[in-house]
Amino acid sequence: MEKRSKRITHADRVLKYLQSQDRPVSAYDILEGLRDDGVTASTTIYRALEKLLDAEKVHRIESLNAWTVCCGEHDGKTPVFAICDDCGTVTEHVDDEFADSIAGLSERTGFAPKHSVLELHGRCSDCSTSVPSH
Amino acid sequence: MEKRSKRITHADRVLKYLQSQDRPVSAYDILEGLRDDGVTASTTIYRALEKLLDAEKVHRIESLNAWTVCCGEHDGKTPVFAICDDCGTVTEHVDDEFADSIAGLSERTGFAPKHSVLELHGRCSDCSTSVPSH
DNA sequence: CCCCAGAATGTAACGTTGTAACATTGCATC
DNA sequence: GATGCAATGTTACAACGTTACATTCTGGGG
Repeated sequence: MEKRSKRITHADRVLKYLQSQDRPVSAYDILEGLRDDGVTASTTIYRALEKLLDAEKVHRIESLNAWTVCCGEHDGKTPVFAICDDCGTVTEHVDDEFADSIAGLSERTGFAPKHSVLELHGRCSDCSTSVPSH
Repeated sequence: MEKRSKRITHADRVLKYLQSQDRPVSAYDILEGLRDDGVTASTTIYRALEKLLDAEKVHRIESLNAWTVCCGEHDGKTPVFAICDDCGTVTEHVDDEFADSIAGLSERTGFAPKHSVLELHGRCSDCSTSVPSH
């Protein structure tokens, strides 16, 4: 019962577009995808993405300069992304072990983490079981 | 006894410059720093950085678009970077817990990791104990 | 000594990603 | 309908990285 009867914003359109993609896409890809909706400037996309980031509805994949939808809820826990360099798919995990690792390193070093970037590059199980790499 | 009496390359100069900095710097910062050595184009810097990356002498910090020297040896283990958003310093850790976390997630999901990006943003102990943030 | 191959470098242009600054429009509320 | 704020439009620019192609340097082998 939140967000009653607001008009459709570009943030809505960007989110919808991201949901329609099966992998992270660049801001300029989104821009191309929303041309038909009258969006013409990258500024518009970045503004929308910033709002969606604040609302925790999307993530930015730092090592890809790309954006993807959030899998859902992960209260406080840092998501881990497994990025297949073969097929391009990215899966999001909420992983207690990684959370413990962050906490452990923080305790031992006195570093106070606020936001972490955890991105694993490699091959997904589908690609591993099929053709050998290259 | 390796690398006998080769001439000095730009890779050497870039590495030396990175070692002289106390935090990660952008490729274009390096370019500015090497103007006096006759370096004028970003291409040169990126070529040098690629060689240094292959030789595992530098790291790229994905979430900063910046580069830093490697702390030394970490055979196979993925480094973890703790990035202070206040003072800008970055410390590199070779952490068994994180290595286990990666292995654990790999086992559970079938994902085969090859290279991981582990970057923690927050406040270092120095900044935490001094002035409160903002 | 000359020639050759490969590495290193120079140069210019271009592509991608992200931000700044400022004007305008739509909508709710008083 | 005046006012205020969020959303949007527009333009230009800054920052980061790559491509393509020409040139120079250096260490062998004939």
